[in-house]
Amino acid sequence: MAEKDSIREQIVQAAKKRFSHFGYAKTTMAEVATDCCMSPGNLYRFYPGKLDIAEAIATEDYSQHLEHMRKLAIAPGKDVRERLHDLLFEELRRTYTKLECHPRAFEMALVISRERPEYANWMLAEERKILVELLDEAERRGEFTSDNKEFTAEMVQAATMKFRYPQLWSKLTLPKLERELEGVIKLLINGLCPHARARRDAAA
Amino acid sequence: MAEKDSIREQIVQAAKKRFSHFGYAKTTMAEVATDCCMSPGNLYRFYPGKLDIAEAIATEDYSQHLEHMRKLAIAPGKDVRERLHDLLFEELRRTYTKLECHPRAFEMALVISRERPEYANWMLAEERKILVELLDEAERRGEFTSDNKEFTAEMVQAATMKFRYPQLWSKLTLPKLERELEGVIKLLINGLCPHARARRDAAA
DNA sequence: AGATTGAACGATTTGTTGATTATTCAGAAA
DNA sequence: TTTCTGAATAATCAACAAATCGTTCAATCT
Repeated sequence: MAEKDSIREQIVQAAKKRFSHFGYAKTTMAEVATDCCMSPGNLYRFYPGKLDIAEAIATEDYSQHLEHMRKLAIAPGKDVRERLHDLLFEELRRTYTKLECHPRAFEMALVISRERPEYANWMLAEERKILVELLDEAERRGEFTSDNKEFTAEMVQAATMKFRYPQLWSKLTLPKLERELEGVIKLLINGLCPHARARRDAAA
Repeated sequence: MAEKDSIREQIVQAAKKRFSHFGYAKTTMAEVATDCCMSPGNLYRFYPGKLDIAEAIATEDYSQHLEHMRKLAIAPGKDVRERLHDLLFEELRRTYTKLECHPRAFEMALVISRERPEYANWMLAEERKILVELLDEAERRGEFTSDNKEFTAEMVQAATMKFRYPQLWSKLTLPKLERELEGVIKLLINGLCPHARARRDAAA
């Protein structure tokens, strides 16, 4: 079984090299197989198909990103709102620069999001776990609270959709996107009418 | 000149019939010209090109929508926050059902947003005018206020991007989209931490 | 003169063919 | 038996030709 896992890893590494050099479409399973000194058919004992190899590569990469995000989420000496800010900005900057400088990564992102829409959902769910942690922390620290944290996290994600795959949705430059994200975060945190809400609370 | 305008309108009507029956791609300029009892070449004295006719159709339609929105925006006997809610929901429902039941409209939306990205910007800008009015009204009524209303309106639009062309961004059903929009609006209005803000204000 | 035409042009699309490629699986090797 | 191979298959893609279509403009009409 450990044997099997190491072969899976070898396949992923070989494919990663090919994909990033020549692109996903221009890489054939036969080539990956040759790189791994095996026949094309044998690849299918380790991965159900070509797309699954691409997914494995994406997952490896995204896991690193998630770890980085988790670090930001527990950064001590920072407001929860600051951490939320850092988290969302990190997400924007990472995907923007990745898709900008690596056309091959862009191609793979397109293919995966087209053929495997569930994958994007998985990513969102993983990130949402971090957001929920953050909301818990905010409650513990008395910064702010919400009745349904899972739902609130979902809404934060919905409101920041535009910044998740920036170049798929708009043609804004990174600075403009950052300016907008800054504004949206401020709005999300403070709301349009904190005064009215405060008054209502005071009246109650 | 009135003559010229009536011919322009005739062209738009003829094209609208063709586009909605057979689709934008499957309609030829020659057909539209024949419907208007003129030669293909003559069309170009009235519109610069095929896409511009499609734009004219879209604009006619969108103007109606804008008027409806303006009515909602000045609905008396309603909170500004209620009106904002109605506005954003109207936007979601209209585009969702339109794109859902009219594949031809979907096709045209795709073509225009691909070939004329500025057009989407124009629509956003028109709608933003209404939002700014609304924010002004909120200030007058003392419901809530913001220092830069144009910017705030932009941020509200950025945060509700996902609900503007629903089926382009996700495959969620209308009920799920409505549930999410409800949540996002609530978040936008109240913010994550109105309490903290209120406390800060009180302390100042 | 200005308005209109329709043939001509280049770009795009369509249809067709042949080659490539992902995937499978019967059988060979271990 | 279990692991692997590589030829067979069906689906997709690339390339080229033909046709179509948006657009232009010199010529024609009013």
